[in-house]
Amino acid sequence: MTRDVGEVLVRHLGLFGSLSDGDKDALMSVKGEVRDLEAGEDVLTDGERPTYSVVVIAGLLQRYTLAPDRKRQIHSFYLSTDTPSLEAIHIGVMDNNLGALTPSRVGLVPLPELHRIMDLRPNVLGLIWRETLVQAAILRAWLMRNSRLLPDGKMAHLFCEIMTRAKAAGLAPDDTCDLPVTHEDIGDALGMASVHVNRTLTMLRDAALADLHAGRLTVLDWPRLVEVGEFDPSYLHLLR
Amino acid sequence: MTRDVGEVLVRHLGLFGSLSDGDKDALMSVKGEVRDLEAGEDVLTDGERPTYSVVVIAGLLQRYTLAPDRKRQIHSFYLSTDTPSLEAIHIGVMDNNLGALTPSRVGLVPLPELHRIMDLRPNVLGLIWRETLVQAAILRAWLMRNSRLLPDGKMAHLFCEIMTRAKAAGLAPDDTCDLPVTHEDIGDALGMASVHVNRTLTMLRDAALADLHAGRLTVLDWPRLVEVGEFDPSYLHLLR
DNA sequence: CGGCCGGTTGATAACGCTCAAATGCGGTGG
DNA sequence: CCACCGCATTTGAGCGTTATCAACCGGCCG
Repeated sequence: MTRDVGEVLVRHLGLFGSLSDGDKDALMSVKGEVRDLEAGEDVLTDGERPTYSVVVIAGLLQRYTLAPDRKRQIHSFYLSTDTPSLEAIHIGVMDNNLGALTPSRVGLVPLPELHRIMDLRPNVLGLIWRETLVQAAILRAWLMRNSRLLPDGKMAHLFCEIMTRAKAAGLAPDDTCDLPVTHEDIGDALGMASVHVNRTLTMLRDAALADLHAGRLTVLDWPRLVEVGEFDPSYLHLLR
Repeated sequence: MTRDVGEVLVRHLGLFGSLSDGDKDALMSVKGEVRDLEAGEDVLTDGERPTYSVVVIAGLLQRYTLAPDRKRQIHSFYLSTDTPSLEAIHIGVMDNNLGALTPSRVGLVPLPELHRIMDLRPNVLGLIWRETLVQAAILRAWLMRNSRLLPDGKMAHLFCEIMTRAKAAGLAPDDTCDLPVTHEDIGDALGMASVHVNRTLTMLRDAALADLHAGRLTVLDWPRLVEVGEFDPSYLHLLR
């Protein structure tokens, strides 16, 4: 289990490109405060001026916005070793929120620390930029999914993405991984009512495609799930 | 009317931050080929390795992906002086398409040219980065809109965004601007059937909120349109 | 003048949301 | 150890809305 901020950075950035030993050493030297979050607690909130970036050491984070009527739209889930807000360096004010869905442990990297590495290591700079672009690509996939797919397709696509990312991060050796979310959470990500999340989930379960219960996601039939979700992992730009 | 690649860059980046005279001179020195596109023609396509970035000199561009069943999801519209793909520098392979909706004129900036400026001008580098992040923020707004809003709200929100961006670019001195799109296009952006685009459009027209016909968008009642669309322009991160 | 594309209008059916109520489960306190 | 409480999940019924299908209109261009 990863416990260190630098180690998270090395593992995560390594997913998108290769790091030299020098790059790795530099990243491992990054210092950051470790903080434990309780379920529902935010690290970065709308309107705030961030002074640090966040990396996920353990747990599950969400990025979301709240509409005036308290409706929530989740933009992304972040698993262990994900780096939700590297781009905080270049944005002045947050226009969305980042928080924990379940008790989580995060690392807070001061922005000057990030600047130091990026000035020192052009290759790392490039990878951080690429990581940001991958997040934009994921956003496009979510837009496509929520606008165009039917409920079962939406859910299948989301499960495929999460499982693919979990596997890449080494969190799902065996087609199953932690995903401690409520039906409400899934609904707020996919743009559907929680009741309907339940029914759709039941369908996927009965069809033996995938299952989600007790905070654990299991993919039962990859090929068919991929087909139902029209899932093409290329937008994740993962190496290998 | 803008005719030059460098001038577009100066005008567009200037929307998000301030440029020194040196920055402006450097940007004006950027050389790029000008190309005319016919309606429906693509400049960058899925799977391609881009060698240049695109800026819009005149016309209207769309960024979109095509599902296997030929369903299209439009991710963004780009107006004159927009810079759709500055980030092309750091992405290896396109995972979506960029094309013209109507006859358009674009500038193609070779990536080495962009690198040259970014190495020379740290402030420009920062603005380009910020521009990329603004595009991500817009994507989040589109996700929110298409997932959570009702048809009239979706359309109102889209119109608010386009008008706000057009005004910022100086294209809508007077609550009206060019928007030469079909109902089909709007539908593929908002995730609704073109027939229903028509009905919703009629409602907005009858309610005297906004109108779109003959390729021209007119906002008739800002306050109410903003309210219906739950529009908050802060995600556009515009200066001024 | 004719054809084609985009816009308009109408009718129908299916789908997903809402409301409502019951069941199951985990944690807390007696 | 058991009882209770709150939260999440499950199931049911009804309704509103939007997609689909289809036909017609109107303008632009060849």
